[in-house]
Amino acid sequence: MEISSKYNPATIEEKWYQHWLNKNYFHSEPDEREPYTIVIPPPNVTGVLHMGHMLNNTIQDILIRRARMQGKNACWVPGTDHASIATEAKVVAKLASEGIQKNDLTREDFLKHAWDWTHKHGGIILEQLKKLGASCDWQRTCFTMDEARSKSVIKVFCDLYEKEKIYRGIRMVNWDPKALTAVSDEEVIHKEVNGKLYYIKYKLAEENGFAVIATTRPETIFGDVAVCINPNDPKTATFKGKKVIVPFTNRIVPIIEDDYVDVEFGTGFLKVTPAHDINDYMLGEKYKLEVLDIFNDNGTLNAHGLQYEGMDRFVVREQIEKDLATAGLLEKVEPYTNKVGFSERTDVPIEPKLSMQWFLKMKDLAQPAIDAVMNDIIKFHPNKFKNTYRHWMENIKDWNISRQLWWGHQIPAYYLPKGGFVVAETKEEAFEKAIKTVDYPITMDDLHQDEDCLDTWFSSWLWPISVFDGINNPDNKDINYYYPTNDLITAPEIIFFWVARMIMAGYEYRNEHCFQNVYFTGIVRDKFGRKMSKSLGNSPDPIALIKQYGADGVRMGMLLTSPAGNDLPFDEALCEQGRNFSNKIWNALRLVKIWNVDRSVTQQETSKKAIEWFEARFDQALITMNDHFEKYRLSDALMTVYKLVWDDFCSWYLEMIKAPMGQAIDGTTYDATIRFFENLMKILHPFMPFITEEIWHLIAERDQNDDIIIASIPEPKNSDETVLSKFDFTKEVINGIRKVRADKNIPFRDSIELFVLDKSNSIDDAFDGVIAKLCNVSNIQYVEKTPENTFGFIIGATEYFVPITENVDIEAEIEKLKEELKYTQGFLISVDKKLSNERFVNSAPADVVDKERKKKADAEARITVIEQQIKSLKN
RNA sequence: GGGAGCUUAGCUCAGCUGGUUCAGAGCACCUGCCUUACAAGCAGGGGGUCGAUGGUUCGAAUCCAUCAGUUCCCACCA
Repeated sequence: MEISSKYNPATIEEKWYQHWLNKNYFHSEPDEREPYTIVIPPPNVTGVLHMGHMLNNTIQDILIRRARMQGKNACWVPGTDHASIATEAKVVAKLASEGIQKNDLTREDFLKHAWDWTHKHGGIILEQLKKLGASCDWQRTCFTMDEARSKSVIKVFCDLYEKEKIYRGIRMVNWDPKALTAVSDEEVIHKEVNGKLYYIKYKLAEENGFAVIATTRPETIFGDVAVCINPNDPKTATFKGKKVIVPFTNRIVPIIEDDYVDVEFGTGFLKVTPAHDINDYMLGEKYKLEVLDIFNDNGTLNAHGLQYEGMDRFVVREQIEKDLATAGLLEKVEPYTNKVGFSERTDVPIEPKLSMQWFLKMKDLAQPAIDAVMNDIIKFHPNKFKNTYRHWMENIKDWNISRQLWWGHQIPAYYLPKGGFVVAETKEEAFEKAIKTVDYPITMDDLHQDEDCLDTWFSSWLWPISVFDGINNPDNKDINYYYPTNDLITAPEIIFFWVARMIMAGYEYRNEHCFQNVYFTGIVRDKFGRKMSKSLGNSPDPIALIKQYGADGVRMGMLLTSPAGNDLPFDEALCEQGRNFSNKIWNALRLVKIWNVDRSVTQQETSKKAIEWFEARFDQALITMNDHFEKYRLSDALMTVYKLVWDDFCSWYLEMIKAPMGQAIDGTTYDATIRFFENLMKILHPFMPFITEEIWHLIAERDQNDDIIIASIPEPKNSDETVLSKFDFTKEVINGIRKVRADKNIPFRDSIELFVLDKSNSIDDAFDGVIAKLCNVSNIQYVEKTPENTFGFIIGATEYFVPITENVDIEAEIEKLKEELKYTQGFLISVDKKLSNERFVNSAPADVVDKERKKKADAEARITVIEQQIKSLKN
């Protein structure tokens, strides 16, 4: 069969993915094997694949495939997230582009549009994951708003309400005036903005004079209900007990005293606006002040804003500056930088706003979740995130779980006609409860369900349980088998949104950890270190990359520079390296395929040695790789295999056993080579699934069900240290000869002789055949003294000589040797110094001292050899 | 304002509880090669006073302190 000289991924990838699907290899059912479970971080249902997904899912696939090959029952559950606020925003925008306002629609109509949108765009991202090679159990695909998941969410809400962990109340919340909903504290991003600090004069009510307050938000003066001073501030002491007039409103408000006011800041006067600032709100509570809400939900001023009614808060800010100045009430304006909260979703400044919301009490939920992570029942990789986690968990605040949105799980609270409400999983149950609560006649239609829906994370926090239906059906076969899951692969930015809350839900609903390891990936950046973003246009399309470099190439590119928790500076050159590697493997296959195998040929001694060595080397690398996996150092694990394949297998092993031109290879060597090749493909398969499967099938005849995806990954044996160190020495000799060839311009095709001067008789000639073959040496001779007309080098304490035709520059050689001698002598002195230091000999561990003694002996031997060579050159 | 991390070759990073087998890897770079698997390749090679200073120690990239630079997280100072 003719094999092309370049590896062509496209058709091969398509073919094998389909094959794996046909064979149902990705599907898992509980059985007697050990389970290995990962639940996917569900991407937004209408999203498309970006580089972050690419990295994240590559890692998950590697872990899943490896577990599968280790004989575990591997189950990777895929799914998507309804992404309440993001999806609703998209639908609203789409409707707006068609001239439809959300407010003009009923809830039902809007949801119909949203579902249409979801069906149209949903699931694209899962199809894209298939291109990457993701071996998800597609039969288990879940959606956070499908029937079972929705039911789970509602059930949990009711349960937590019954447990009195969920409550409803008016609180100061983070209001997003664009999305028109409250958001949680975690959805607020604080950014530094360059603003102004306005010094505004408030006239005293009963006498002449002013109190000058400093504020960054002059538009909120309409909500002022007091001015506050610090009782210990001499600057403002004369104002105690007085009253001031709020500009424009003519409202008279008191000057109150509280040591909350920082005497160092501004003028010492603080305007108190309980409706629009969390601190002011607390002052308001303390002093029983009125709350004047001056904003509409969309951030414009309401009737309290008088002539500014209907204007946007930022427009008012500019206008009022002018108007205050005109009225002579603006003392000065200073540039000022402060931190302002922005909505994560819409990127508009958050408006602190009092409103009625639902909250979940977190303190009790947090405790077992803190313990689990601090005691390493759940391990974080890298573990530096433990600190971050603990800090947040120990200061956890109640979670605002209600959103003023329609796309999501509607809160199962039903309001009664004359006030009050009941919470129940269905309207029917709610009605049952209602008739028991009220003493007046009601019908089902009198119940009015809460309009709000739940925070998206209120469904995702149940994900590891709900995908196995463990909420609705807590004792089912799946949940009992797959839970707790093994590894979670996610980004650090959602450690609080998601990871922490899943851990809490896990303890609340299963009384157990929800996963054992959390692998935090880094952020994928471009090669200049910038975050990838649509606006910068620096985010490559993963699917296009796959087309260009092959899925295996891209997977490898993603993994090459990404230790856990580190940002990944992505460069297409990495994919290129991945593609080159694919090609290298491909060509190794081509070599093996063109061999003629003749089972009557006797095995060469060099081949025998090569096999012995590679066996040891393979096990050594495998041990290293497994160690990396245990520590979740996947890039290092990949690099270990990469070097094993490229350097050890291709550059050394294959070169050693390669039959000379036109000759056949013996059966023993051939079989061993195929076995090695197979083992290499097995350990590489989790990283590069497609090419390894293809080669698996090209390299040998296979039975119907003999696919690499389900092959057993090799277990390391103890690798033979002796053969490894002998071979390392051999490599040095070969290197030495190659260097001489390069320096002296002796082409490889011209065979050479090699003389060995080994005074100590310490070297092993077992690998001489290898040296001869790889360096095109016709004859290796052991000699007693330096041969004539040769050029030499020293490895250890053995001298090697290659005959050369050109004259040796003896002076230059002597110079080089002298340099070498000087270095070695210096080294010997430092070792001697150590060994003659009694404190070293006494306090250092015995093996360290022994090592030093060995170094001393080696250095001395080497010095002798160098000196002799200098002497002989001089003669 | 509080906390955490990072600073080792041009780039990205390894170097665990101190001991020239720790000064490394991959890529990039330079030189020579189209050697019959592979130029998406082969062979060879040059790069770092391990951020700075001080300390502990027989010995420090490795421990401690201070400083500088940098990144991230948390936070209601108008």
